[in-house]
Amino acid sequence: MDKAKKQRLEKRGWKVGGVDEFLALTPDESAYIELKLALSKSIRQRRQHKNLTQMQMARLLKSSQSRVAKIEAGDASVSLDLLVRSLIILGATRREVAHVVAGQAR
Amino acid sequence: MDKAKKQRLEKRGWKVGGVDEFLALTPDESAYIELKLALSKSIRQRRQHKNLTQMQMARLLKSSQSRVAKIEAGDASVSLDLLVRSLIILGATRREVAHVVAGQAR
DNA sequence: GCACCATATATCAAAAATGACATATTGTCA
DNA sequence: TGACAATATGTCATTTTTGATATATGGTGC
Repeated sequence: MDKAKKQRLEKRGWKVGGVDEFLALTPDESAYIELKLALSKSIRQRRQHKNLTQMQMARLLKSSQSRVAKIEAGDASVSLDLLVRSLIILGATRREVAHVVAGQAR
Repeated sequence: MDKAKKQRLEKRGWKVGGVDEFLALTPDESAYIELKLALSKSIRQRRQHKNLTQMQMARLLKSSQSRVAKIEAGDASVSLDLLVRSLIILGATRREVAHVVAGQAR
């Protein structure tokens, strides 16, 4: 992982580096975070494609605009649960969610 | 949803039926729960295939045997986060996780 | 029967995630 | 410029999820 990427992650609240401060994420941690970021990106795309504001999407999700903003910003405080529920609420089928999870998705 | 299935879900702690007691889950809720159950099932398979006890898997996950049991029992108190992290820790790639998410998986 | 091990279930204090809210920033149109 | 809508960021009390622990249940070999 390069330095710029590390800083981008830390900006979003991710703790990058485990026991040893210099060491990066384990492959498992890394896969997990990248999965979340992929979902996050896909959510913004879907929302915009449906011409919804964050406010409108928040109502569908029974959440708040600020949380939707955090979802789309890839904030570390957002759970996989909320990410996946967001996609589903935006109309994604399990198949489509899977496509995003697989990673070659767009 | 038939009655037996409803009871099985409620046993696991799922709140089945929303505003109206007779009404079942919305399609979104249903998709979300079925996704979790699919992951749960896949986790048990993977763990057994690797000949790990729940205890051993708990150590990999930095969790406890009881939580692993709940993961595999499809308990409602288990998050999607933990389910996906479990699969990853058992060696699943994002592609493989996606296959489970897609639903025609095995 | 009784050890032994794996798994299941219950409970709970601590940690993480949540929605709500306030406020700041950004973009756009006149 | 200024008004406005959308989005971003920060904080926080409440809710949910967590690992840990204890204990119960189930299976297997003796």
